[in-house]
Amino acid sequence: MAAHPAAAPEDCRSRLLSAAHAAFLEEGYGASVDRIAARAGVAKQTFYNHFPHKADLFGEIIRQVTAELLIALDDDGLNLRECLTRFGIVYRDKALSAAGLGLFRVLAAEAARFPDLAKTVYRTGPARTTARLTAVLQAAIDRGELRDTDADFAATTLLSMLVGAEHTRFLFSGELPPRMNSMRAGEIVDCFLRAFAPDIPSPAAKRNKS
Amino acid sequence: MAAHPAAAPEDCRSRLLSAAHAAFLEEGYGASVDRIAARAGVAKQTFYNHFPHKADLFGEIIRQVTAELLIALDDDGLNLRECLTRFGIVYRDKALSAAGLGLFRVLAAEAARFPDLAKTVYRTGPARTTARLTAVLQAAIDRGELRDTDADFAATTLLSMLVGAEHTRFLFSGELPPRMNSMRAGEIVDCFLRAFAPDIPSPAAKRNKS
DNA sequence: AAGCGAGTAGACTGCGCAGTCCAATCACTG
DNA sequence: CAGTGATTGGACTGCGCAGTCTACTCGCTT
Repeated sequence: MAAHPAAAPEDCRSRLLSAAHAAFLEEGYGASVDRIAARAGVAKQTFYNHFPHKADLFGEIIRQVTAELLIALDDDGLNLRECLTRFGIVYRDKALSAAGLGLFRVLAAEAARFPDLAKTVYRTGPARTTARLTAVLQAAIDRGELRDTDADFAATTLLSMLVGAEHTRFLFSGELPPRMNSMRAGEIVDCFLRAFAPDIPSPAAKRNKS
Repeated sequence: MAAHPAAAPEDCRSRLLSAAHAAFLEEGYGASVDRIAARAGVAKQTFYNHFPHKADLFGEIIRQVTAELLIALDDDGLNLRECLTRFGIVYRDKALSAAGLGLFRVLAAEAARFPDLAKTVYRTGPARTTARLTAVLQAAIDRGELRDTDADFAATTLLSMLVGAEHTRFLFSGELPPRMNSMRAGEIVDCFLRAFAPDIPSPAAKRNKS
């Protein structure tokens, strides 16, 4: 007596991946192979037919989630405020989503166990975003739309403003993020533009009511 | 053959506390009782003479670290920039210290296992700091030193600016924070003050492209 | 029909951990 | 000096987990 319906021939792997995706983001690396296999509706041995070690699957999932969370920053025609606001909305949506918070949580917890993975994620995620944003801001500085400061500092500051404290709050308090993200992102970008407005000319560079 | 020198009579408890302090911040809740006891130079049973369960000691340590990281925000005579800069320097020092990062890491990882503890820490830590800062900023708004916006939003924004992205970076990249904290805090406070400066006086029109 | 690749249930090993138990040993106090 | 309480090393139980192994069963190809 063994082998019931022999569930699925080839999508076993994809079912394992999506089960592991959910399990790791919810439980962290502590999600056991037994639970992941059960969640995928698959035998434990099937797991080991596809992945030599649990850590391999973990790395694959983390890298996948990181890629899913990457965001484009289009610098086309739009003016700076429009461009940054668009970016800010998406950035907040992703960073404060269940996946974003889960990834952050898991990675913060396991950075000691998987230092290389953590570094890789940082470089292909936040670091890349910062670099892209820095380029956009440097261009704005060159056009005179922003004051002449360190563009990297400005980028870091904007990214911090966009999610910083709320990130912490959702991480610890268990609440789930509301959907007023877009409004909030607009307010934040306005603050940012005031903070980095060029101050050379007259006391200008203010954004007047609609 | 048992019982070598019977190390210490009463400071066993304090040695356990400090060993656990270090172990939990380094390894998270996964730090085993055996390792903590060894680190304290104490027998495992001694641990259980002082604490009924591992989770009890964990909670005690976490609350203690949280208290250590709390910072005062003095609103005395100083002008606003001075006041915020002082605060910012200390805030960055603590939040980006080994203890601050460790606490954050551990709590993010274990928030699911200890939801009440996480909430408590959030309320007695970040939430309290935010509230205090909100009061200070509200006073400044009332004095006309800041524009008339939601003081809570302003407080959240400043706290985000002070540590947000760097927090993430140190958490993932393994680097340790440099000591240029004071300078950085000053720059950030200046940005904040520009972002929230009152805009009533100067009539200057729109943003000009130079 | 035979064979093969992949899947399945479940038992099994080895390990680390929380928490318990115990017999021996100190230090201190009456 | 006897007694008490805290401490100590070490053995021990029970549990959950990673990873292995076996015996069995499909579905497909030749």
